Amino acid sequence: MRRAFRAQPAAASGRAPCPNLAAGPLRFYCEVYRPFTTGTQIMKPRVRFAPSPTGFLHIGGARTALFNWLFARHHGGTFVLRIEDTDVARNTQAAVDIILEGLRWLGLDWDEGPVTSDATGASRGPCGPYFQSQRKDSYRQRVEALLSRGLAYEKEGAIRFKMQREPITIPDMVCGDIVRPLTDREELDPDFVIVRSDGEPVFHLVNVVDDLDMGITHVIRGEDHLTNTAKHIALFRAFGVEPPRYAHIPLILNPDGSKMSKRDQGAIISVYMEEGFAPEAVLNYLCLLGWSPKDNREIMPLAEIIERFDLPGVLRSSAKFDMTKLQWVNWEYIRSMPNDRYYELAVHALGKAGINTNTFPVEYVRAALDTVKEKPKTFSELPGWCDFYFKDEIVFAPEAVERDFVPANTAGLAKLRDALEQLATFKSSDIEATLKATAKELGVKAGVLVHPTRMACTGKPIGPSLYHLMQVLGKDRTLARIGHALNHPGFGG
RNA sequence: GACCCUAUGGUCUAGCGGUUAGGACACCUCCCUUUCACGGAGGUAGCCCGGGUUCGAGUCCCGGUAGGGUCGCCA
Repeated sequence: MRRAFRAQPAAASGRAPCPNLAAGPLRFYCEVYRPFTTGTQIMKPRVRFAPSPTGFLHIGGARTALFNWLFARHHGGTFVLRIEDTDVARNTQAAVDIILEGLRWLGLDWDEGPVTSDATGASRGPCGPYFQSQRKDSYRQRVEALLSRGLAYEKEGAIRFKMQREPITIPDMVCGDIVRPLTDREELDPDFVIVRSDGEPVFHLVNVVDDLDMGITHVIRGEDHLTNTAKHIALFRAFGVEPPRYAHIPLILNPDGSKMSKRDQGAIISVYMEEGFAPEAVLNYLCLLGWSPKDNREIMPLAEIIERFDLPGVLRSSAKFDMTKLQWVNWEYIRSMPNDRYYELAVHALGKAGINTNTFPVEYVRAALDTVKEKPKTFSELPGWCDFYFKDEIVFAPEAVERDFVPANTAGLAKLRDALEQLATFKSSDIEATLKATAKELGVKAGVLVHPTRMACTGKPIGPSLYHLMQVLGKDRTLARIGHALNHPGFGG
């Protein structure tokens, strides 16, 4: 039983082989792995994102996916999604869904890979299954091949790979040629386990076999894999093929320079979905961490990023995550967003805050949202800027009440209310003229009336343009709110 | 402990032997103004340290230091 992994016959798996790989001989793979240097035919790159379903999509993982995706799109290649769900106990279908949802939210569509989170379900592309849990046959065959050729051996129930002792040069498209000698611990025993004693293959093995089976030409992944790449290169060579090209991208760190874990601010993609970030803004910001267009461009449409992104522009040093700048990018995206998309995201955000805009006329909702489009950094902030449009009972901000709802303002506010009542049309220009005329009659600056009026209408000391907000609110609602505020004890009864 | 990567304002970055070291976020000041903002005009702040190469070094080399990564029957 403990040898379950090897106990099954090494029968050919039933799945259809990749078109590039169908011919069979290992030698053929070499051409696949040298797409830009061999033959007369230029082969398009095939890259992959291979997350482990841990229950969240880490921002570093999302950026790795993004760089792979951009590379594929830039070169007209293929972006493959593969699920590394070898740890059955930990990986649930719900955890896979979180990955898929995150990638879809970001707009990182995959050309090959799962269609749903069901590991045994449908997939797209000729190199399936795209779940490692479904690829045991392939791993077993590869291990048998190594065993039969004396390149691996069994010890204490596990199968170990015979690692070379000489340093391995890792040709990296970002870092250059990296020479990786053995560490002192590895000097003692350079071999490593590729199949555990319980029969389960380990990461280094399955990762290499899958990349080989799927014809992956470029491995773009986090720098944390850099030194382990020597193992992978040795494995590829043991299988008789040249390894793919590698590009190790720098990690994303916390503002204090420590490693980001899922608990750190901004570390998981779901918070951006929940906090009302625009996915295109998150994507744009992520591009800027570890890649530079070199010409000071920052806010770029996706089409331009795809056109300009390439591995030579990837930086070698790790970057610290800066939520403030992300918020700025998001704000830039919101304010320049097409109105229809803005309305859609805004209505969604208001709904999440318990404000049902469906009970208001569409034109009213849009006019209200128009007045605050440049305000929020994220959509989750939006209700705070415009909820007064949609509530009958508004709550007065306490500190501002003390400042504005005072006896000294009573007569002025009442006078303004009366003046507004006389208006035949209730346009912002009329309202502004009326308020300023009233202020002049009272011999005060406009601000003296503006503050208590804003408070009466919105309950807040800050917000959109007062005159425009009153126009949107409409005459009846505006007068009612001012009248109601005048009853506040602060005005002296 | 060993090995690998990295090092420009607080942050993201441009620079690729000769620059008043550029841009963006953040911060500060002023102007504009119905609030908060936007916008406009300014400002504070940077080449980790030490050697070397060179007429000349942020830029090349070496050594430190610091940060990150790896050396698992985790992925």
